[in-house]
Amino acid sequence: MTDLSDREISWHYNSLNKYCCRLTKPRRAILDILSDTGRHLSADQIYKEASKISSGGGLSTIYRNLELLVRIGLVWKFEAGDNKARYEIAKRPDESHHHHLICKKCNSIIDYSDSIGNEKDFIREREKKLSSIYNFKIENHSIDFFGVCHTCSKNK
Amino acid sequence: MTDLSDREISWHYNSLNKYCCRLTKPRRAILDILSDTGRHLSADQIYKEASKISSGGGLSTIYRNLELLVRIGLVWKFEAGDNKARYEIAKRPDESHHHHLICKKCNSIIDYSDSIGNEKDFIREREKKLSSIYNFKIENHSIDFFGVCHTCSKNK
DNA sequence: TTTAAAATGAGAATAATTCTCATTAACAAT
DNA sequence: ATTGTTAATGAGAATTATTCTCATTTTAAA
Ligand SMILES: [Mn+2]
Ligand SMILES: [Mn+2]
Ligand SMILES: [Zn+2]
Ligand SMILES: [Zn+2]
Repeated sequence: MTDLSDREISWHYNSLNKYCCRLTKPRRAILDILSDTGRHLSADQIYKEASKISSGGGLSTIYRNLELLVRIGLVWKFEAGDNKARYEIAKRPDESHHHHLICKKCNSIIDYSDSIGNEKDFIREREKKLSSIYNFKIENHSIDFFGVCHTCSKNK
Repeated sequence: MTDLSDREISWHYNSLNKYCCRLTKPRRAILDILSDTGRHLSADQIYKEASKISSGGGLSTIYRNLELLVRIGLVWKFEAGDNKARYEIAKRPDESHHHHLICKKCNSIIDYSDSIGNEKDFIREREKKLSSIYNFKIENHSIDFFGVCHTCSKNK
């Protein structure tokens, strides 16, 4: 059903448990779908995928649970500029983070690791400085580069 | 009416002209409102402001023109995580760019200059590298830090 | 099991944005 | 300045994403 290691799966499932949230079928479905694809899906795309599975959940359940999963950090949400939120499975806190290249033409999204060019260190430093200057408690960040992907730049 | 220098105003107005777009009243209104406030307004907030001015434009005109102004680079659009786009007046290409601290509680937005801690240089370097690795033509970027602002961390 | 609380799901409600099309305004050419 | 062409407007309908409501079902602890 999924090609993730049990360790990876159990982290998500156990986290739910830790927050006293019941491990229901729709919640499993969302986590499994996002884990399997590894991509950035809209609520509607998740709903359509989930509908293929028995007990995938209604659309409102999808939204309700996505909000929960984002709140407790198992799923990341972001907006790519087309007024439609995208969701992707979260990595464990100790794992590498990543940022995005977003194509304005086809809306495709490329992940790139923040370990390239020690971006991670730079950001950590930045957060420390900004926190102190603005007295602002930084919890997370998003870095997106917008432009035109390889494919779109070819076929005019 | 506005406390911007004529030079600043004429850049935006002239740019419209350059793209063969007519300098209509609603377009002036949007540019003036965003220039005057210097803040990050939603389409609806711009509409309400514009409604105070004669010929501020209808809501659909606001949206239509915001899309145009974003496309030709006179206005920047971004989403702060609440499914509602925000717009701010663009700076001239040679002027300093800035990034955001966004409060998850009250949705307030703090601008900070990318000249702090030579963020600008870092990003420029980053863009060059990413462009070549992913064969992706980068046109612009957004960097947002999410967390809790000073005010919100106090009360409650 | 039994039970109480948490979660679901169908659909209505809301909110942001886009679309349609008859009317108006901008501006280049007279 | 007047005119003609065409871009642009604006009122409202339509669409789309998201949230809300509440009767019913499911979870997990006792
Ligand atoms: Mn990603
Ligand atoms: Mn800003
Ligand atoms: Zn593309
Ligand atoms: Zn705040």
